Amino acid sequence: MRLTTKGRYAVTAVLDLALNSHDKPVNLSDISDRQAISLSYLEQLFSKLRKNNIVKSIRGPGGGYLLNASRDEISVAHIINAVNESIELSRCDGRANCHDGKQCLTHNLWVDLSTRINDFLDNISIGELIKQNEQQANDRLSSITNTITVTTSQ
Amino acid sequence: MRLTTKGRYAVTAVLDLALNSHDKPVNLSDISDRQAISLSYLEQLFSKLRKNNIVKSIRGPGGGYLLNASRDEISVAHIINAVNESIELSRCDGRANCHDGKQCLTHNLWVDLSTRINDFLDNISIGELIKQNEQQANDRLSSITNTITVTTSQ
DNA sequence: TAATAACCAACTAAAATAGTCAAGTAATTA
DNA sequence: TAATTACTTGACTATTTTAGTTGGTTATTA
Repeated sequence: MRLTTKGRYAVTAVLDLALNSHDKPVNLSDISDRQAISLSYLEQLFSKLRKNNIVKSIRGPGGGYLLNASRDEISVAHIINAVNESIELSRCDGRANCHDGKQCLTHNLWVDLSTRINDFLDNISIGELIKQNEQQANDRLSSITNTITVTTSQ
Repeated sequence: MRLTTKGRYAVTAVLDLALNSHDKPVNLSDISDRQAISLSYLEQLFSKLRKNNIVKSIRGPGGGYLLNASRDEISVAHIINAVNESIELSRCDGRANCHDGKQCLTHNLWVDLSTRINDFLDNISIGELIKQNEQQANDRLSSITNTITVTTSQ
């Protein structure tokens, strides 16, 4: 599990897609304009997202991309792993490269941690992210409304 | 919060330090040998770790590095943030670069996620990581022992 | 068939990662 | 105090990844 700007671009783009597709395909030019990510870089990212069944494509005029599952079924971990598809070889995989017990030990500790981070991000769906964000926006709004109410009632 | 091989090197090195320092300083050459990380790269990493008060150094013969706090007080997030010390500018910080409401929206969603990841890693101390790993090792050991017991009792 | 938008591949510039080298400084021990 | 050990610092380099560019092709729809 790696967490870099590349993953952030991908998560941002999928969030944009989820927010702007109302059951209609969203084309990459629009995402490119809204999120200020170059079209060709988006093409590279969406090629991987499509191969990993996170989005599906429709060609031709009026075409674009659609989520290939519900918002709640697409996890942040899924998106990030899709675009970072490199073999992510841990330096000591089982037997090779393992000079002594000590190296294996910290290697295992790192793998444990990596698994925990992956599990954590696998439990955050983009639907949940959006829902939580809307909730926070509502909270802020109602706290402003309350303030106004108190002020005017005095 | 970025999660790259650089951070992994740093966490691995601090774990090695925690495991091999029995209240005595550990020198970087030894960590370099055990973890197969180049000495000068370790020097760069530990320079940042020291400036962030994660480790302290003792010079001269028999010198090296010590943890600057207890195992349970040093979090994984702390280590990773120390070595990734770059300004990590988010593209749209508050007002600037924000073309329209949509960009701000996905930006906020990303910031939310980033905060959640940071909180998560801030709650994992290297002491906890090591303890959990020892526990798992014991579990595996006792399950083997149990198997042997069952087998021999038949 | 003309416009649109996905798909593809090779290439390049810039940045980050990983490592090297060399000349220091500080602390300890003999 | 001289020699040793080990950390400190900075400049430099190679490699990899990131991000973007160019120039196409294929499929679809109006």
